[in-house]
Amino acid sequence: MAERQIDGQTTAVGDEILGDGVLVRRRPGRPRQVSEAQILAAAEAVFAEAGFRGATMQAIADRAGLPKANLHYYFRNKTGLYRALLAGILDLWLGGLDHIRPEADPAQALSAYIAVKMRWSFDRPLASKVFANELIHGGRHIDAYLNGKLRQVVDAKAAVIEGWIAAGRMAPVDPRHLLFTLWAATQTYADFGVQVRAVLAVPAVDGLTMEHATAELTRLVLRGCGLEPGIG
Amino acid sequence: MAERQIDGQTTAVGDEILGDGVLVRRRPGRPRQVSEAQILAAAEAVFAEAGFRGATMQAIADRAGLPKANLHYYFRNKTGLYRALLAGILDLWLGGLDHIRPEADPAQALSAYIAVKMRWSFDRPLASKVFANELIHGGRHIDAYLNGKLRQVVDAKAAVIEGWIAAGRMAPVDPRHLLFTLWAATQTYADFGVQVRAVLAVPAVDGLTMEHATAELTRLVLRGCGLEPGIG
DNA sequence: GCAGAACTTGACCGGCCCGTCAAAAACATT
DNA sequence: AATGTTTTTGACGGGCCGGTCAAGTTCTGC
Repeated sequence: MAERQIDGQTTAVGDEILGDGVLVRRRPGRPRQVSEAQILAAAEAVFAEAGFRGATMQAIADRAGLPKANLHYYFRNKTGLYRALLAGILDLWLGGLDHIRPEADPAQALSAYIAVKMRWSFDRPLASKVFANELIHGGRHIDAYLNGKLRQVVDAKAAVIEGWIAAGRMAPVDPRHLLFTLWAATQTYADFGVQVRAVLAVPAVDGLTMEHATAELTRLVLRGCGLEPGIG
Repeated sequence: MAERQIDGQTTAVGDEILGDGVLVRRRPGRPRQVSEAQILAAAEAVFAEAGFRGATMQAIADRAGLPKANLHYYFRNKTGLYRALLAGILDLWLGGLDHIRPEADPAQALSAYIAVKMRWSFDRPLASKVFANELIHGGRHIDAYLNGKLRQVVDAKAAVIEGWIAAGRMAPVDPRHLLFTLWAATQTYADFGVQVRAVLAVPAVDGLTMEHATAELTRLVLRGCGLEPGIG
């Protein structure tokens, strides 16, 4: 009998509890990985469409093509599944800021960052929506991330931008508010996609439109940072 | 017996049904107005915090200081209450675009619009969140607005901006994408307030911070539109 | 002050949803 | 093949939530 009972959940040998409903099973075998990926993909779609409370385990199970009870084998409960999903999204989200390095060219760095973020909005709109939804409702599940890693990374990148400004390589702007604007302007194409499609009167935003949007935003921001000629 | 039964809902003389759960009672007397305002204010807070499905009629009732059954006297059902709330928010939301007129000065018009939107984010963050939440989850309840009034107004305002550009009064930018950026950048201070507070490491965003944010965004956008000197 | 309308309210119900459980199936190891 | 472990699965229960109802109370016009 190698089973243990932790908080009423049957855990396998080597499993680990990461806290508050996040259960990650170790020693991944083939079926385990398949199921977890299936479940997380389904969860992303359902949480994005319906929000945390609106998402039902049954809907996620149906979408994943699994019986509901199976979800509770891999994830302690709905909160655990949700947090596991969020964790993956947060990793994704911080990526891209690497482009902002002291030795980089400001214009190229900002362009690259905008491009990455726009691509993310285009390729993973559901993930973006899950994250946005979490923030809107208070970010209770990602408090540690917001006041920990995120703040640290932003502090570091803000220092880099301030260095560029001090060196006269770009116009003086508050780096943090610049980032707020970049985040908002790029994510809006994912989170508020319906509004974008309605205004543009298109049934779906295609790749071409996305490139146009990226180019427009890049130009606006670069010029706003004094990195391109004025009226042209 | 002046009562009628419509879809099982007791309606008073002169009441009107606006469609799908939106019930508006006519001939408002004193207590009616008070209760409706109370309920809508409470609903705004609860829907903003918990999302549509996460909000419960009981929570709204508690917050309004009324018994739950009373809510169903003024609003047919949860959807009706939600839609009535949204309707008020949409009116609010389109206001401010009036600043964008052909004869106006582009720099002043854009500045004024940004200021209005920022003030709205600051004064009515809950309303902003309700709207954002609705968009994220597909905007099913405001489809008519998105593909109707919103698109029409944006078309008109886009034409104005294109007029400015044609007259060489500002740099060439796609007016619709400019609006997307403005909307996103201003609303982010309401919708993603937790993230802003975490990054800035402040417990709450005060008026001074808000003015700073407004100034920063205004400068970025004006310069981005070629309406201010480059590096300076 | 009276009659009818408007409003309030506690109690209740059916349905849905999270999470559990125990039995069965699949798998691994020897 | 045998034995112990991991994974799958249908059925179930307890709780919550939206919505109803009917009895009561307050308001309004005369």
